[in-house]
Amino acid sequence: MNISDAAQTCQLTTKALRHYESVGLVVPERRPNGYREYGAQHLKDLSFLAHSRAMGFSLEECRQLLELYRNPGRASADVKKLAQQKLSQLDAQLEQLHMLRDSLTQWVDHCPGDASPTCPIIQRLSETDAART
Amino acid sequence: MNISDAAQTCQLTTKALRHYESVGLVVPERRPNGYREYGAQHLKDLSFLAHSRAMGFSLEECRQLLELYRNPGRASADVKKLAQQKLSQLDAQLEQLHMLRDSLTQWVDHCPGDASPTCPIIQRLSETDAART
DNA sequence: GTTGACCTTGACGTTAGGGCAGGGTCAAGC
DNA sequence: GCTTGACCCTGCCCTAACGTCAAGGTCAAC
Repeated sequence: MNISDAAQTCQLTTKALRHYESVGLVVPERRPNGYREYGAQHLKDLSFLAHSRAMGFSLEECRQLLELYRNPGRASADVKKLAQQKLSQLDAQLEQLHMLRDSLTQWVDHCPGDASPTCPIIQRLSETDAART
Repeated sequence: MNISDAAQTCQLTTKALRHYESVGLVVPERRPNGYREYGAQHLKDLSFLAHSRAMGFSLEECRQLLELYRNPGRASADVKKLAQQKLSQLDAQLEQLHMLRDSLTQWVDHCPGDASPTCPIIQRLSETDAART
């Protein structure tokens, strides 16, 4: 299967597929004319990759997941560990973003939003690091 | 004030300050020897920038905020608009991350985490796009 | 044989700087 | 006057995960 068909099948772009090959994640065969040839297993791997990416895993994390996926002798504990790591990252990121959102929401609520230049948002941003909400 | 002192004062790095100059955000004077000279206004601008960055605004967004900050004739409505845009982005991002976290949490909860290769996480990731939780 | 769709590689752009190399400047101590 | 160490300068390559051209080769159809 050619690259563009493979890409379409797996909901990815040709550029992504070439990128995955360049970093050694999914390396297709080559036909005599130099064209990439994606087989059934490549398509499965690529779908797995696409799903993993969609779940927020980085390519390096995907590499580890893919290894486990390919290895029938894997231990589910290893998979779980990776997923829990990702979960911790997500939680940390969520906490950070929640704080930002809460602050920003307050600031927006207190901003008149009219033609006057007085604005608590600008004031907060320009305050020298004292107690800032 | 020299670049490293300015950086320390504003909780930034010298590299960041040079970067901000290169993109025209905060451009210091130069002394005869070529050294950058940061004055009081530059320090205020840089602090404002640091705070804005910490609130999640991109450099381009910071550029707009900085313009408003510098302009005494600004309308608070303009500031509010930028903040609300950021808020929308944050909310969208939070929603996305929440969904990821919820799915991942479920998957992790159902993974035995032992030595067996059977793992719902791997299964979900390898499923062909049918109903996936 | 020509056209148009597809394929190839390669280089550059994105964000917001980090890190390093090579070299100039300055103030202090000898 | 000279050296030393801390500071400064510019410029280049690096990050993640591709997107976007650009120049050129391949293929199937007409």
